[in-house]
Amino acid sequence: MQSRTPASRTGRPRSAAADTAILAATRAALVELGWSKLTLGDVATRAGVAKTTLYRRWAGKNELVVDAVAELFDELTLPDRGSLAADIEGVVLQFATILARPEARNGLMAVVAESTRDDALRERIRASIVDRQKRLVLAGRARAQARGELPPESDAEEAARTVDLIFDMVAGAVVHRTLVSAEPADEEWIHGFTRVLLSGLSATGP
Amino acid sequence: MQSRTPASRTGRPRSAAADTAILAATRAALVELGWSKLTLGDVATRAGVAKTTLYRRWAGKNELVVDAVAELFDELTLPDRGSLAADIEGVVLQFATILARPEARNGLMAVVAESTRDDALRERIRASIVDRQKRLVLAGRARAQARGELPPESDAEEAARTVDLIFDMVAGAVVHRTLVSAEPADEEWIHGFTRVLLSGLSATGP
DNA sequence: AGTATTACGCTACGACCCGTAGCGAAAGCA
DNA sequence: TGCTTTCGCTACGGGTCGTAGCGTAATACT
Repeated sequence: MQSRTPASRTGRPRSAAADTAILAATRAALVELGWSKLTLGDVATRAGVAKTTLYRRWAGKNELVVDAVAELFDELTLPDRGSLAADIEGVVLQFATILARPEARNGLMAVVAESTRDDALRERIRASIVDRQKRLVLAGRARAQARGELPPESDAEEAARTVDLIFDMVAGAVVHRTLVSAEPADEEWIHGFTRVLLSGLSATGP
Repeated sequence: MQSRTPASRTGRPRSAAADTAILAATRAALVELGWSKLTLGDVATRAGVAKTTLYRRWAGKNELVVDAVAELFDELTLPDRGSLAADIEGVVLQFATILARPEARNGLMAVVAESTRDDALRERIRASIVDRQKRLVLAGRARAQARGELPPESDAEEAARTVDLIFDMVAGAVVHRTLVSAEPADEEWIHGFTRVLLSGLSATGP
């Protein structure tokens, strides 16, 4: 989570309940107010803590919302539906379901926008949100190779590039569909998307 | 642009130079300060106009930045490179070049994030930014069908869905690569992306 | 028990930005 | 020359920020 003091052994410990209350209050405020009208004073009031307590744990609005949104992606898992296409559709559906929630929509793009001028914030997003998504791509690819649905990796570096490409295509398409086009990434859309993506991947030439 | 008074024939006309100065100052402020630290008072000072003049023309920060960023996408054109793959690569390269500019990165995602809670703003973005991009997809598809590189549209509604899917895939992937993964969408990446996309599209089954 | 150390709640504060009102001056039209 | 609209300027109340200071609460060490 936030920058802890790992070697603190004495003194009053930080309330773990306050953490969860603050993050939950942040998500609630995101739903009701959105990003721009969300104030840290309001979050503190909702959480039942003092504003100063909030500032002692998080550097600012950006970091707080990143942590609050990151918890939404904890539920992402890789289902075993038997085939690569079905696995992808399952993961994309989970991802789309999370993005359909207003606290995710309101918070995610805002912190990404802020991260364009804040390298530390981008690293925080990568570690707590993006990597958690990318891990599913890696796992799904490995399972598909074990099944023989995808050719095994010949070059390690080439494989890494492919994974990055797939990840940007999947996450980017779902995010763009949900937030820019503002239309639901429902099962029908996901099915069409998966078909195009898989056809393109299976035809991997030089 | 902003909401004009179309039937105003008498009185002192609005300075057109002020418009361009304000929008240019907005982009300059986006580069130097980013979205969150950009203030309308600062933009007015940079543009050499009074703050009240700015408020008379734009409702707020969101609308102003949308117009300022929209001008960046004016230069998007559909080059005729002879093949669908080359055309796509050309357009994607233009799009990536625009997104590489800091004023686009800093402003675009921020207003998209704000638009999740503001339908009027989303409509403004769609009309002045998104549609300008989508038009290229439509034109490119039509040209490819004329060349015989893509099957002609059988069902009109199905064709519209396909165009929307392609658009979300292209724009989403480039945006995600540029802003989330924070790595350049250079020619090598674009080439790999186009290959996957086109392979998936040419294999259009039921 | 007693002490040291850290976290907490609370209040107050200067600084900044917002968005608007009001005014006189300027720039075009009839 | 009038009429109309825009412009620049100043000023203002309202809100948020982020921090300082203080007394209190909770835990670890001796």
